[in-house]
This record gives sequence, C-alpha cells and structure tokens, in this order.
Amino acid sequence: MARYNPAMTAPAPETVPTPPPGRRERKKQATREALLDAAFRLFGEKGYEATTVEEIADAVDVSARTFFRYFASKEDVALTTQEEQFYAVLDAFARRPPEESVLTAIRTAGTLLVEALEADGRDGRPMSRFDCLMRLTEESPALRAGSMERTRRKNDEMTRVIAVRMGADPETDLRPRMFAAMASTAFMVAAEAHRTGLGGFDSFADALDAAFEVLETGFRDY
Amino acid sequence: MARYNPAMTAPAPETVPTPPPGRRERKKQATREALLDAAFRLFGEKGYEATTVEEIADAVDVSARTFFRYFASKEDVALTTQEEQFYAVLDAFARRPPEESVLTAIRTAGTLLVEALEADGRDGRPMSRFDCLMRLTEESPALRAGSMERTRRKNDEMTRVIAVRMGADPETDLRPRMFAAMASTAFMVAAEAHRTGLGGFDSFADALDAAFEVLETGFRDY
DNA sequence: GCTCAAAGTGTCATGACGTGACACATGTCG
DNA sequence: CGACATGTGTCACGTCATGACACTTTGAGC
Repeated sequence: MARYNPAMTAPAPETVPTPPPGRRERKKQATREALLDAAFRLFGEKGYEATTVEEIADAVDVSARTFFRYFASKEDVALTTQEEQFYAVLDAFARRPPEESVLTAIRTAGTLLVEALEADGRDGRPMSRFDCLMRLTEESPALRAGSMERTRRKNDEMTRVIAVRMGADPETDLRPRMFAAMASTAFMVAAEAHRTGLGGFDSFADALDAAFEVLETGFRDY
Repeated sequence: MARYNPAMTAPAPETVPTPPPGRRERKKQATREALLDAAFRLFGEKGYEATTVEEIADAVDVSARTFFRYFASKEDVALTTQEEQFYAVLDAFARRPPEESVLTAIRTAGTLLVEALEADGRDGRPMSRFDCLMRLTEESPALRAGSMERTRRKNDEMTRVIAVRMGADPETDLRPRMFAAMASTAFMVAAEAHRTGLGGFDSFADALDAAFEVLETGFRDY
C-alpha cells in the first residue's frame, strides 16, 4: 500500500463554466461557509444534540428559517462534509488504473484519501471537520443513523462505477451492489474500531487497512 | 414474527420465573399489542411519515403521552418487530451445529428464518408486519436510517457469538466484527433488491441467498 | 374488606425541528 | 432608474419528544 500521496486529482480542465459569480452568489457562499463553521464549532464545544439550529443561526446572525434554506436539516449541515469525502473516494476509485482489481482499487483509493484527511488534521490545527465529525458520529446515534443512510444512498453511484470496472450489469447482477456495500462496511467498521479504540489501531487509516484485509481474505474459510 | 404461532421457541425450561401475571401486567401487554396493531394498520393505510403518534394513540384510546411510555419513539414502534427478528436469527445461528462454518451457519439460519417469515405472510393474511415493515422501510428514509443504526448496534451481539464460534477475541481481532457486518450487509442488500425488484428475485429469501452467495465467493477476484 | 404503596395514565407545559405563507429588502439587468 | 428575481425575516403551525404533577387503578398485607 502506497504510503504517501502522489498528487491525487488533476481536476478535469472544464470549459470555463464560471460566469464570474456576482456579489449575490459570493454572499451566499459566505453565509453557507459561515453556517458550516459555526455549526462545527458549536458541535465541537457542546456536542451535536445539545446544539440547536437557532444557536447556529444566531452565531451567523441569520434567522433560523434562513438556516433551513441552506441546509435541509441539522443533520445535513453535519454530514455535508462526509458527502464530499465520499465523492472524493469515488472519484479516486474511478481513476485507478484499470488493471487493478475492484477491491484493490477501492482499497487504495480509500486508504490514500483517509491518510490525506488524517494528515490534514495534524500540526496543531484546531480540529478538522473530519475528526470532529468522527467524534460526533460516535456521540449521536441519530447522526450515525443519518450517516449510514446517506452512505447507503450513495452506494447506488458506487455500484455503477464498480459495475463498469467489472463489466457487469448492475441491474441483474447483485455483485457490484454487494461489493459497494461491502466496501462501505469496511469504512464503517474501521470508523467504529478507530472511534472506540477496538483493535488498538493508531489511526483510521490503519483500521481501514485491516478491514479491507478481511475483505481481501474473504469470509468463506471460517 | 408470527402474530400468533404460540411459542415457536421452546423457551429454555426456566425455573418458574412466571409469577402468574396479574391483571395489571395483562392490561399492559394488551395495550402494547393494541398500539402495535394500530400503528401497523395506520402505517399500512397512510404510510409511516403521514401517521402521527396522536392518531395511533387515539386509535387505542390512550393519550399520546402514554404512547411514549410504551415506545421510546414512533420509530421504535415500527422497528420493535425487526429487533425480535434479529434475535431470532441470532438464536438460530447460535444453535447451528458447531462443525458448520460461520458463514454457512449464518446463511442457513438467516435463510430459514426469512423463508418462514415469508410463508407466514401468505395465505390471504392481511399483511404481515414483516411485509409491512419492508414497504415502510422502502418509503421512509428516516425509518431506514433507524433500522440500519439498530442493526449496527445489534451487531455487537452478533460479533460476540461469531467470535465464540471462531475462537477469536473480538476485542483485538477485527474479523468477527467484519463478518457480522458483512452478514448484515447481505441482509440489507437483499432487502433492497427485493423491495426494488432489482435482480428479479421472486422472494426475499432468494435475494438473500444470492447475497450470501456473493459473500461465499468473495471479493478478491474481480 | 380496608388501607397503603406502587404503577399506570391523563393533562399541561415546554422545547426543538421543520415547513408554508407573505412581506420586505437587496442584487441584477435592461 | 426601474422592473424583476432572489434571498431574508417574521409569523404561524404541526409534529415529535420529555418533564412535572395529580388522579386512578391494582396488588399486597393485615
């Protein structure tokens, strides 16, 4: 497993679809970011359940109603980050060299990304959203539930990409879907192991690697 | 689980822990059952989200406050059934002959139970809670989320039982936990396939068998 | 049978999440 | 500037969930 991170994504050179964002759009983005920041700061200080939407909105000096125009729910503001991370993994997976097996490609893509995220949180930074979310997910069953449901929905997309690599039809062949779900399972078990200290892994990346190793070895011979 | 079908489990001959349930206890059980019945009837008629706790309580002629003394939440009343089914599988798994592999034992236990549940729903019965719950879970993301989170929590118990069969230490060895999670995954993917018609399985049991077959075959060679 | 304590229930109040309606203000563009 | 679109605040409402307290039923002991 590669241990460091070779320049991951060369963002596809898009055909300048950037109509210079006007003041309105900029303000919107600023508000959104401010809400995210306030939310994670408060979540970190008081916990997820104990933080109310009103507090988040107040911290940014907008009405609670406005909060809900940016995020569908309190859960949403917490899990948006995770959603982005999922797409990062999906993207990295799709870019792995085609000669890699499905499992190897997912494993590599996932591990590299997690390592990058973890490195990001070090060097005295207050606490990355990644780490914060990890703690929140440990603390709140409701959030965990939401997180899993989102993962499940995203698995449709993962399934399609896997099916392409396998040359299988995801509508009739259960394997792509099962593989996607099994990979998600590896992530979730690794997260749980890391959060709760189970297995004594030093990092999420280590736990994830161990989880994938189990997938690699298989289930049959026990 | 069957609405009737008295004592499918030969209850371990316990040392007469049955202090003849008095009128109080009987009334409580009756209320609980009535709430469950009303809930599933309304859920079936109007859907999960559209049914309010007040309606359920009214249907049984108790206050909404009382409802919450029987069930922690609306979700709870819907998923209690599933919880029982989980324990049925866990129990059946634990009773499989010790020479069976972990995977075979889970697969057999799960498939047998699902077949029994499905058979239960046939022959003109209105609609078993099993089927109803399947539909609800399809319809409501919130319920699905809750269902998965509960499954995840239950996996701790499954992990322990698997660890025993493997002779492994669940605190340091990730495998039992991963196997438990993978088995749950098989159930969830099968349920999804069955609900959405994906793969064209005639029954949940068929879908489940196919999902387990993927686990059996493994992930490595694709 | 009577009394008393425990357990179950109803009522009221409260708080948080989430949404619809409508008016206001702030930007965007001709 | 003026017209229009878009974002925001305010108000009202419905639902879930919980705490507090009082009232009733039930079970147990005498």
